[in-house]
Amino acid sequence: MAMSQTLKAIADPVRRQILELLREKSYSAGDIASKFDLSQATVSYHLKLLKKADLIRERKEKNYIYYELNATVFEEVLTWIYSLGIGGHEND
Amino acid sequence: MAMSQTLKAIADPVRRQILELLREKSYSAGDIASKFDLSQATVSYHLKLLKKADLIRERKEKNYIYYELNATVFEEVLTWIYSLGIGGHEND
DNA sequence: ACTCTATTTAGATGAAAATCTAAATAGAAA
DNA sequence: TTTCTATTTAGATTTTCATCTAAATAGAGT
Repeated sequence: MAMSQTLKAIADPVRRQILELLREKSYSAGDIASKFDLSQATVSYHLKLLKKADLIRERKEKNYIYYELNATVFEEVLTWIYSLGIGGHEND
Repeated sequence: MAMSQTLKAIADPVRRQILELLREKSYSAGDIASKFDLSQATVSYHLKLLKKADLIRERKEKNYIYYELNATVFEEVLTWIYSLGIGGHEND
C-alpha cells in the first residue's frame, strides 16, 4: 500500500515539481501555489496527497504552514527498483 | 513525459506484480494472466501500458507472445529520486 | 470582538483509469 | 481452408483523479 501511495504521488508532474521546489528549502502553501498556474485549492489538494504519502511534512509558524521535503520514504521504492535487477547499464 | 509514463505504469500494484514476475524469466501473456484474478483482456491492457512505457518488451514465438522485463528505463527515475537528496539513511 | 490573511474543505464537473464481456485478429495445426 | 488457440481490440461501465469556485476555519493583528 505504501508503495502505491508513494508512486502515485510522484506520478503526477505537478507533485514532482512541488518536491523539486522543496529540495532547496521549505515553502509556505501560498508560495508553492504561486509557482503554478492552478488555484490555491488545487495546490492544496496536491499538498494533501504528498502529505498523506509522507513525502512532505508540515511545520506551522505564524499563520503560515511551511512544507518541507521528506525523502526518506523513497527508500522502499529504491529497494523495489533495485530488486528488479535494474536500473543502470549492465544490460548491454 | 517519459517520467510520468514510467511512474504511472509502476504506480499500479498489478503492473508491479507483472514486473516482479518477469524478474525471473519471460512469460507469455496467458501465463501472466493466469496469475491474476482478472480477465485476460484486463491483463492485456496492463501489458499494453507497460509496453508503451518500455518497461517490457515482447518476443513472438510460435503463437505465443512472450514478455520480458526491460529495467533500463528506471535510470531516469533513479536519477530524479537521487536529485532530491535521497533516499538512503543519511537523514539521521 | 472584528477583520485580515493563509489555508483547507465541500461540492461539482470533466477527464482518465481499470475493469468487464463480447467480438476481432492472427497464426498454428489439422 | 477450416478449426483451434493465444492474444488484442472495441465498447460499456464504474471508479478514481485533477480541477474549479465558493464557503469554512483558524490564527494574527488591530
